[in-house]
Amino acid sequence: MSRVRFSARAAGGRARNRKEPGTPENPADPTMHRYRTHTCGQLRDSHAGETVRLSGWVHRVRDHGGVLFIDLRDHYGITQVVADPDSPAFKTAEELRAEWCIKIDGVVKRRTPETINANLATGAVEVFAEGIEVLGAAKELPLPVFGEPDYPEDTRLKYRFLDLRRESLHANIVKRSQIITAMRRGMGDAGFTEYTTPILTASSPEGARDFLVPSRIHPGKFFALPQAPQQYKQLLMVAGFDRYFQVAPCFRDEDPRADRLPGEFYQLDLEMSFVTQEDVWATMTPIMTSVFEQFADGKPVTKDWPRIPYDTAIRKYGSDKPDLRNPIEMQAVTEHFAGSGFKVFARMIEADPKAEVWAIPAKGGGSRAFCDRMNGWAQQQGQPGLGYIFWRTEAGALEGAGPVAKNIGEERTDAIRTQLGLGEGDAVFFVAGDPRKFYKFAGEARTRVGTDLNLVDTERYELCWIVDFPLYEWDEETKALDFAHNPFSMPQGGLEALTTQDPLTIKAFQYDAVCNGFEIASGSIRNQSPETMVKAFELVGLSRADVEERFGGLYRAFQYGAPPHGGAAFGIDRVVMLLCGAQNLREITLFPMNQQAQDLLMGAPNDPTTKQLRELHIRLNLPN
RNA sequence: GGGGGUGUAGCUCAGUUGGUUAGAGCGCCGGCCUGUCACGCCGGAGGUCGCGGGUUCGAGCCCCGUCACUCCCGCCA
Repeated sequence: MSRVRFSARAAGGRARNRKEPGTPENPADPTMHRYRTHTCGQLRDSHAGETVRLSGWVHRVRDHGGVLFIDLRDHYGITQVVADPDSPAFKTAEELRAEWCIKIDGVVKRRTPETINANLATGAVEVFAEGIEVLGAAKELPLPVFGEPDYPEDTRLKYRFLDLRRESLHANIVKRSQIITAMRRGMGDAGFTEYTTPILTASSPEGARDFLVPSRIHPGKFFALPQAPQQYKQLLMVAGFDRYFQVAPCFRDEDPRADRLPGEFYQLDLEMSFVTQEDVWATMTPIMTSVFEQFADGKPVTKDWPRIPYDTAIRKYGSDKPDLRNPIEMQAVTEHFAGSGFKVFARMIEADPKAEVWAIPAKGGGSRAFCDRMNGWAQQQGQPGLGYIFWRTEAGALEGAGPVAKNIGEERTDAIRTQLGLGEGDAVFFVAGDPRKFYKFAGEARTRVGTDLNLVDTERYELCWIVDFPLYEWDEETKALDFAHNPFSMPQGGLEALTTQDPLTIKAFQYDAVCNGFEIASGSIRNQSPETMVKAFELVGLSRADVEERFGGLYRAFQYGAPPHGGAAFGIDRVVMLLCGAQNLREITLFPMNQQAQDLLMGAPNDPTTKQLRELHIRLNLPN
């Protein structure tokens, strides 16, 4: 088994000959450190002949009756320990069980050529045990470490300390720390300074649900944990700090997803003064590209991130977080269906000027079996179906096949084929209606086609900026205008746009960073003009007084010489997840909560004492 | 708040049309074994089939309810 997670450098020199005053010394060699002279990842054949002391966990025991092998593991690696029947340590060695914490004294010996284990960094040597001390015995394991077989999530969380001993999770956590270090270094090199902002703060009315913390000194009042340091970082800009960043804990009381932790997560939060959005992109693109390259294990990383307007992303990819590893780009083919014999689409186009037909080209998908499978999938998704054409050679001539081709005729079929650059063995799928209603489904179909046809190169990191987000969106439920993304964003066109333009057509200086289909950052140039801010909020039905009340600190700050500023926040957990190749945020988080937002190891949340409640002037009103 | 999936030994899973004593692999315990590194061989323990109710002569299997875990929708400026 390979134990390559820790570099030789990390293991080097850490524990060598370090004495710990006040602890019992080894009587045989009083200069020896109480617990270890080397780590378990350190010994090489150059150490042969040395008497060493190792401490670690019993990874695995192989008992041959006569000779007995112990794989001893610590943070740095694994070393094979040999116990011979004539060794004074043999009797203890026979008692050892998996995951006991032990200390062994022994002599390093070179392995004979045929017993060298090339999979182990220390595989050229083994340590012949002369003494074994049990430092911490272990009960029968609820969760094996060796071999890391699949185990239920709740067991893994309850015994997280064992789970974290497992190689892959242990390595992910180390990598996470290294990635954050690289981020800090990148930000520091670019002239940013890290400032910490309060954890106990005021509830902000927009956005996600807040976590509340009752105030003892002010009965009936509550702090909120910050959903992000958004207002603080803007205040820092007003305060003249210019380039701020922070590895910032963020708290949102929302239901989790595989790519969204419950409760708390981390952002690489940053803000800059006197910048345009071009400056933010120009600053952050090389920093993040470098972070990705450092941990991508040689996989290609986009250097020059394309900037894709939001509207274009929706039309081409059906998503504002497109996976650009998927080469499929959709196109509108409405004209080819207008007045055609395919009545379902033709009537739709006639009846509704907003109706369009989008085409999802599927290179290599030109078989009836594949097209039918996609159609079946669409119906499973609650769609009426998925129209398609596929091209084959029939009697020496290229022919568009399928019911759609039959209905629209040869000429239109060929016009579609030409527009999309398709040929024999290819297919195309059609989605029709009001794009605002079907674009998400079209995007899912694009993903599905790309995945099923193996068009997606998974061995790369494709990064881009999605820019020009709309400032407002129409909320169907409340039948009212709402901020699409971030109420602090500057509208493109400023105050004038707000007073003259149809609000739904106004873009914001608002952008996301996207990697492989995941939104990894969001940012904007902020609206730092008090009058523009008031106008922007008026359009969603909030008065000047509302703004003063809800964003009092920020609104006040903007009255006193606020600099133009903007920034972004990168989702650290998601970046780490991508770079670790993990499918779930729990695989890159030390002590995550489960889907019900419970910490099964610590038993949080739990009941307060009556004394605590009394001090806080809180009486519980529990649901039935 | 809603929907899907899963739930049988510590774990991963099999279990036929509803029919005898619910099985396998891994792990655990015991024994044997002097070169293994996923060691090997022999033996053993271990089950409220998530829980409750119903249908039936008979339920792991069918029905109803419920709980747990997980994925998704809502939510996530």
